[in-house]
Amino acid sequence: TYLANLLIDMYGKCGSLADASAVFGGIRRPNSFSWTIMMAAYARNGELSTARQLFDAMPCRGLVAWAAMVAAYAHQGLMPDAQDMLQRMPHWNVATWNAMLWAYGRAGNVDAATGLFTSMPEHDMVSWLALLTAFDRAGQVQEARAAFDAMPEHSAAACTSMLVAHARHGQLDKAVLLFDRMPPGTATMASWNALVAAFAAAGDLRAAESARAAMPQTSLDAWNSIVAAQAAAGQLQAAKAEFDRMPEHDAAAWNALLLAYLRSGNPDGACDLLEERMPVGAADLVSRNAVMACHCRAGRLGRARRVFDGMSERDAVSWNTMVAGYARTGDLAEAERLFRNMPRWDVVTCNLMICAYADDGRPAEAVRLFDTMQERD
RNA sequence: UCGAUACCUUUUUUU
Repeated sequence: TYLANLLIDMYGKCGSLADASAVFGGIRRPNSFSWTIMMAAYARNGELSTARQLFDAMPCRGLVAWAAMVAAYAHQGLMPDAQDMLQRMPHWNVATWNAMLWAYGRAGNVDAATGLFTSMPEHDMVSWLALLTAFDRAGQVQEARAAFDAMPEHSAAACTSMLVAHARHGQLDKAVLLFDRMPPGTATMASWNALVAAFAAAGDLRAAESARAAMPQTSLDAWNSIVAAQAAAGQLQAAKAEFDRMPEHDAAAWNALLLAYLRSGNPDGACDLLEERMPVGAADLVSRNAVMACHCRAGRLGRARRVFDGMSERDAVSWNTMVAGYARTGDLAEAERLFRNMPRWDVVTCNLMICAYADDGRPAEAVRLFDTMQERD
């Protein structure tokens, strides 16, 4: 059972739900770990209702199982459901509070986050980090820094997050200082990656490169951030050269290169890369979505649609991109058709359809959709 | 040291 549990966990974390549940089903006597791991696997992969069914079917539910279910709802932003589970839990612990804290922070609800933080009976390093992140997400760097300074101790994760926050707000000096002040040997790969990305995003490629070279191990992530920074600056040749120096290329690397073509005004190069030169399996959802968006912006709806139709899986961005493409070219009929056939609508979907109706001179439809949206909240 | 909450790289879609 021990080994089977490890296996379920592994499959769950890499998205192979079918394999995970096959292993789970093959266990003679699943223990409480097995149940919770399987449940978390469904939750992680967005199958919330299946997770809930499993939760309800569990022979006995420990604190971790309850906390995991709360976290699952909170992670999806389903705060009412999360609250409801909270009420029904026999006990609470820090992890439960932390899950709620992160959800508030992610939603940009600083007030709820700070309120919860102050009313929590105890805090651990994750709680502090969640608070810092909540401020950062809301664009409040100073408050984030105040939270950082108030922490009882500075974990590597906290330093990394604070570093990123400074860098995002153009405070490269503060970011670098933070890294330099970290006790020797405590910087994780994440910290190093963040440092390299900070230099690269600020345009200091020389510093980025030397930081990357100084890393204890080679990091594709750090390398990707350098390529991406050049791509974002529209430097196609430099990005390509950097890309070619890399020992290996993961999906993020290919996407960074794609971005270089797109940002340097070379959509055809991007398409060619995606459709002809990228190795099979290298392209992921982000790659296809990016190229689709590019076709749409250039008014080539047919080509965009071909990419869309050829996708084995589509996410909200894929659908939204396609709908937006039709709406922009004035083909509202097709946009509407897709809109109705979408598996799920999010805020972006509603916004773009409202705008589309408004632009098309159908304010009544726009208002109706807006009202529907309000009700669903 | 079998399970829940956290940090880094690629972010593409609406305003």
